[in-house]
Amino acid sequence: MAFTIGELGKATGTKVETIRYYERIGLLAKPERTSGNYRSYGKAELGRLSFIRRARDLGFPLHQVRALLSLSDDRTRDCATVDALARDHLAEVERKIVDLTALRSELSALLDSCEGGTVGDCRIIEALAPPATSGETL
Amino acid sequence: MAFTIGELGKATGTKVETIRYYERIGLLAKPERTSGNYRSYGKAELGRLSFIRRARDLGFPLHQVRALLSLSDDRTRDCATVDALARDHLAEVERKIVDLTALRSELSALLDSCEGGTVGDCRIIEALAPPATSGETL
DNA sequence: CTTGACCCTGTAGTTCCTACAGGGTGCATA
DNA sequence: TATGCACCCTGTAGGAACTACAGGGTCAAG
Repeated sequence: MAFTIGELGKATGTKVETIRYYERIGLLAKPERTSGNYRSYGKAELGRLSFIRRARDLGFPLHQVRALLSLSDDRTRDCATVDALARDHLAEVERKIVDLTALRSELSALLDSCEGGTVGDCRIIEALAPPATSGETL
Repeated sequence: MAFTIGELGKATGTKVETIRYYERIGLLAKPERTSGNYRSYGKAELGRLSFIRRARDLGFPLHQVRALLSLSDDRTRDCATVDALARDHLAEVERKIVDLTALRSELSALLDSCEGGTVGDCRIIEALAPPATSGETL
């Protein structure tokens, strides 16, 4: 029910130093301490750190992670504020899903051609290719 | 048909300094120069830089971006090498799609509850919550 | 009671940009 | 022709987000 920093790190795939860093910058609250001055964490911190790490893995910078966390931290916000914040992030999430889906297609196609024994043309760059500035004929 | 570094930056949403940085670390080849010593780029560089930026936005570190680019750069690789590399990245891409989809659901739910006029409980942390270590009962 | 795995605080290094400083290019326009 | 102004050049230094020690304390096992 209570973990050490090392256990929390293992459970979330985070280096111990990184957890202390997040505490230092205020992304994680200062945890309880044991009699021997060891940090002691519960399941709430496990969830929060897990969220942070996965959001980071998805390319969100820490200031955006902080904003996302504030959606659940700050129960005093009014609807309009929450709405605007969530809407922006939703748009970004959807954009990323589109890009990842294109990348997945291209990696799949590459694997399929490999299965046939030949390397085949790699169009992986085209998968995430030029910005969708409508109307260009490059 | 040929762009300056500033145009390339605008087209890909990249700062000029970042493009020069990518050149310095060998992620982009040294481009042609004009008579006035300006860098001159073509559409190949536009595609490549676009790919790099979007892969970065999706959370891939530069060494992985380099590996992905090598799939299309290195025409001498054998199938087994390409296969292993592509397979690893495909797994990671799929994992990210799962996470982003969960995050999208949670943000949508939050927006829906807002639309109803109430802030509603935010389960955004749960969306990307603890690692899927099967069998835990926290 | 000591040994090894873990924890503590600090600080310095790495990655990936980002922002000047100090100077040159190139095109419009007065 | 000159004189802006926006853009380019090569540095180098700063910032964000970690990551890796150094030097020392804690604790369960043997």
